[in-house]
Amino acid sequence: MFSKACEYGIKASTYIALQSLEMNRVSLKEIASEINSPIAFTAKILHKLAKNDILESVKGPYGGFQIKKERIDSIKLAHIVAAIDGDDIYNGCALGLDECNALQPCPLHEKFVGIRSDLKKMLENTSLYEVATGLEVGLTFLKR
Amino acid sequence: MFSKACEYGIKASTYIALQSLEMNRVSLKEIASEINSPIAFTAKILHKLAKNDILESVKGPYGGFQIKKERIDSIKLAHIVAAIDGDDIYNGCALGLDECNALQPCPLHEKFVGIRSDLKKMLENTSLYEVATGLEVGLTFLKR
DNA sequence: CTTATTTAAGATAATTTTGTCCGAATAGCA
DNA sequence: TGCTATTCGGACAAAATTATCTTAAATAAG
Ligand code: SF4
Ligand code: SF4
Repeated sequence: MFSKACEYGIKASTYIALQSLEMNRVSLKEIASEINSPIAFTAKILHKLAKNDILESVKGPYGGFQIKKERIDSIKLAHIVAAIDGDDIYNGCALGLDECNALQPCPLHEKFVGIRSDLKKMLENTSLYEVATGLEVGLTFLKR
Repeated sequence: MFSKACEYGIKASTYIALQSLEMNRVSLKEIASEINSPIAFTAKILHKLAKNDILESVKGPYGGFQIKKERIDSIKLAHIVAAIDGDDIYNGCALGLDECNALQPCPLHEKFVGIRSDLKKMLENTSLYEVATGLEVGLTFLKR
């Protein structure tokens, strides 16, 4: 459904949010180990998210990544996905056709558009806060 | 959403079905040109579909691909997708986690499972006949 | 100011997906 | 039989994605 990069992005953001709620800044190393992802690859993804104003990075000793507490609820999964995978999900059609004539859609159009818009809505309505706090019970799931 | 191979597979099957309804057997060349796909790559995909009993291939002069008229309605998109992409869509979770504890699902589980099962249902309920005949008006869409 | 620590950035490598090429096998036809 | 059109099947190549390595830049602390 999403690219590997995007999955890491979501998991990492979730972990950072969880720690930021307790005022902990976390290092790249810690994040990668916590979500079981390749360190350097994760670095690029976090960098991208930082450039997209989704999280903040701090260099130097005691540096790392964090998210402003008050923003955790306004950051939606859709923002993360868009920053990493772009808007491919929203645009292309299921069959990968280049463009589409809305006046004479193929027989699948209605159905696909419905499902895709459900997904979109879900991503837009689900905040990082929701995901992070929703799993405080079984935190280990981020490792899988 | 689907792999490129899968997209070609759906488009090709649709075209073959459309022609088979009129008792025309179509060649690889014709198919590839009709759906705008790389010839050799398309060959592999069609071959795979043939091995999965989704379509029939005939070698030699006047050979090509076809689908038994009476089967066109019982072949569902799900069959094609499964033959090419396997069952990845149905198994993995949105976050790409290896396994999942249904007893203590992450906060996204309900939502994702719902959307995914909608997609699954749609693929299982949509037959090649439906797709092929549904677009007889604007056939050129397969080129895009 | 120096050093240790940590992210930034770019080059490089491995893997997967997508795409190409070519000889072999098959079938129709003269 | 021999010729030709076509799929089959495997080896090969290119492109995209994922992952690693190396060096630079920033910054906190002594
Ligand atoms: S009309 Fe059909 S081909 Fe076009 S965007 Fe919709 S589903 Fe895709
Ligand atoms: S519980 Fe969460 S992590 Fe597990 S399969 Fe469901 S969505 Fe994925």
